[in-house]
Order: sequence, then structure tokens, then C-alpha cells
Amino acid sequence: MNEDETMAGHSADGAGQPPETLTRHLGRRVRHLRSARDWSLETLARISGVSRSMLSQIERERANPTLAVTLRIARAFGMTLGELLESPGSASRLVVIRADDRTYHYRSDRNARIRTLSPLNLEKDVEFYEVQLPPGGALRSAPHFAGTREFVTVQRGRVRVESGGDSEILHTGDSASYRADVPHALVNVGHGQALLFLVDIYCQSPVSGV
Amino acid sequence: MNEDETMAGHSADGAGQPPETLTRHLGRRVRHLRSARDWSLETLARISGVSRSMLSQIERERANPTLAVTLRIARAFGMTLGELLESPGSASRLVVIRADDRTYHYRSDRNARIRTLSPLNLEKDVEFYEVQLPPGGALRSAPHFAGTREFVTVQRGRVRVESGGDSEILHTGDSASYRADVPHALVNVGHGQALLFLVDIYCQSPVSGV
DNA sequence: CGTCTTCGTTCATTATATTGGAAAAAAGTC
DNA sequence: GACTTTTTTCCAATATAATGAACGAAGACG
Repeated sequence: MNEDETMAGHSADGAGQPPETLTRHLGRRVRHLRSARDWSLETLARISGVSRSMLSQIERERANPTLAVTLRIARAFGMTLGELLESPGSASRLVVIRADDRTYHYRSDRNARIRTLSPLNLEKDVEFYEVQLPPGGALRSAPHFAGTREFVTVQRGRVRVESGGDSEILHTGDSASYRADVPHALVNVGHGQALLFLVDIYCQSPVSGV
Repeated sequence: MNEDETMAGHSADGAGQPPETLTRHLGRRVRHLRSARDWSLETLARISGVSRSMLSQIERERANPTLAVTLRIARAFGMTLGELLESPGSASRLVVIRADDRTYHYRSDRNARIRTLSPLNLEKDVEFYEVQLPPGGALRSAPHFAGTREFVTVQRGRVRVESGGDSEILHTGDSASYRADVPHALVNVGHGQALLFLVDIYCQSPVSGV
């Protein structure tokens, strides 16, 4: 969620990485996946149709393969290209965030109180927040990088949700999804404190296969 | 969220595609993104550092670029490799789900009551649910495809969250994130009704930049 | 131990990606 | 329309991806 400067540190970073890191990641990943299956380079070569040499080079981070070669490798592991190139789910263990853990109180001013419900150490593809808006309080956001969406649900109160030119009033129990790659806002238009749960989604849904 | 048979239709599809389709998709996408910005091949070439010739070939589906070249193009558009290779986000507009809309009441039995908070017509990369568990009620799930994670927050009550071999008790206001690609469960261990908000994440997080 | 097999790396060759400049096509201006 | 400019495509040259065969190391076996 990239709401305002107060949250700058939490925004997804759309900046890339040097190609070296990409091939480094790929190399490590292929090596790991292959080991996990107890396959030799020869076995993977046969299954994937990519030469042992190339696989060896990839694993030693000496290669910059074409998309087609990369896809063949992905398929050999029963994965899409996206799955191969992305991080494995981190060894995500059960991580608990306690109600009183101040680390996750992200913002508390006269406009809004926001508490992060998702761990700070996860990559920022999806974020989860509890948002409390006092009467008249608002959470306004600049557009975010392309494809970003939000889900919100109103647990208490009455809130206007705005996205691009659209807006709607949400009552308690109502939910909404909307684009967050355009200016957007949540405004408490009721008389009491509003309580919202907000999901920010930065990742794109996969193309079939990639 | 793919919890039980009652939700079988909601899982993400990981199937692949032939290389020709990959380069076809890429070609069309690059052409479209470039047009949308009103950039010439020369402009994109300058920004990306990939030759005009290569870009032209890519757009005409004549090229099988390396990962490094593809990444450079993605960056020129301010995207990660994953974003370039994946479908554009659907034309997500503001969509509201009302508290009393029965369409989104997903399950209501003696173990759990679940209401979907995200629209049913979105691709199933992230789903958002309200879950009510009566005392002793439980929501048990089989493992899900690799990389699936969940976030949960307890709005009321006391709940045990289990994932793989781990488990923790969550009190009101507590949150957790955990792997959902292993057997997992949410169990109401308190004396009253528990109210949870649950986020299911099917998409893989991008490698930084990919 | 010696011999054989498997495995990963090296190396030279082949195949193909990528480029820069020229040519052709398209667009813009008068 | 003629002319100029811009854009895209073509083409040959260069760079690099990808290969198959050889090599060296490690492991298995008698």
C-alpha cells in the first residue's frame, strides 16, 4: 500500500534489478529444484530438451538464456515461467502479529489510524491493513503502479470509496474492490468512528502459463 | 480460497503454453504498450537499450529474446518482467458487494459461516473473506498449490491457527500469515462466536524486478 | 587396488540473437 | 501533387546463446 509519504517505506518497489541478479536467481533456483528432485543434469536435459552444458552454465550463473529455453526448463519442473522466475514462497512459517505490537502501528493521526496486519518482512505483493477513520477522516492515495487493486470491507461505520472518477458509499458489512493505480480514497462520511479492513494487491494475475 | 469441495471452483490454474504463444503474447504486448505511450521504436530503443531492429522483430513475433533483453524492455515500460509477460489487469472498476447480497454467502453450516468479500469475477489471485466460527467451529483445508499463503486477522474471539506442524492462538486484534500449501486450519477455541477476516493469496510474489 | 559408470565442466563449433546502417514505407508539411 | 521527415523493416556483420564431444573427478563395484 503506497498511500502517502507516511507510508513511503512500505510501497512496492517497481524498480528492477540488474540482469546479473536475475540470472543469479535463476541459477540458484534451477540448481535447488533439480537437487530437490535428485535429478542429474542429464536427466533434466532429457526432460527439458536443453543441453547439459547450458543447464550447467545456467546453474553457475554463466548464461543469459532466451525466453524459450527458460520456458522449457520451467516446464521440466512442472512450472510456469512466472513460477520459475519468482521467489519460492519464502519459507513462510506461521507468523503472528499481536494486537498490541507497536511495530505494526503504521500511522496514527487525526485523519486515520492504520495498523498493518501482514508481516513486514514479506515481499510486497499483498498487504493487509486495519484502518480506523474518525468522522471526517480520510485516507487519500496517489495512483500506484499499473495493475494495483484494493479490496476493502467496512466493519463499522459508513465510508465513501473513490477510485478514478467513481465513488460509492459503503455501509457496515459492505465491501468493494477497485483500481488503485488511479487516485483513490476512503472517506468516513458517517458520524462515528469507521473501521475498515483493506487489502492491497500489487501482483498481477498470471497469464496462463507465464 | 480453496478450502473444501464447497470451494473447488476457486483454485488458480497453473497450466503452461507453447513457446510460440509466449513470443506472440510478448510481441502483441510490447506493441500495445508502446502505442499506448505513443512511442516510436526509436524512443523505446533509446529508453530500453534494445535495438530498434530487435524491438521490431519482437513486435512482429520474429524473435526469441533472452531474459536480459526482455527485462530491459519491461523496465522501459516501468514494469517487472512478470508484469510484462502477464496479462494486463482486467479493466477493474469499482465494484461493491453489499452486506446482504446472498450471492457472496459462500458457506453457512454448523462449523463455519463464510462470506466472500472480493468479487467473484476477478481472476483468482487474491481472495478476501469474512469467516464466522461458532464455538468449536473449524475451517480445515487441504494443501493448496505451491506458494499459496494466507493472512488472517481476528476481529472477535480466540482462534487457533494451524499450518503444517505449527500452531498459535490468536486473540482479538491479532493477525497471522502462514503457508496454505500445507494442511491448515482455523479453529475457534473460545467460548463465543469468532469473527475473522481472511486473505487468500494464490499469486507468487515477484522476485524484485521480475 | 583397477575398472567402469556417472556426473558436471570445458571447449570448439554451430546456431541464433542482436546490432547498426541502409532501404523502404509511412506520415507530415506546404 | 512534390518534398521532407519520421518510422519501420531489411540485411549483413557481430556478438553471444546453445550445442555435442571430450575431459576430469567422483563414486560404485569386484
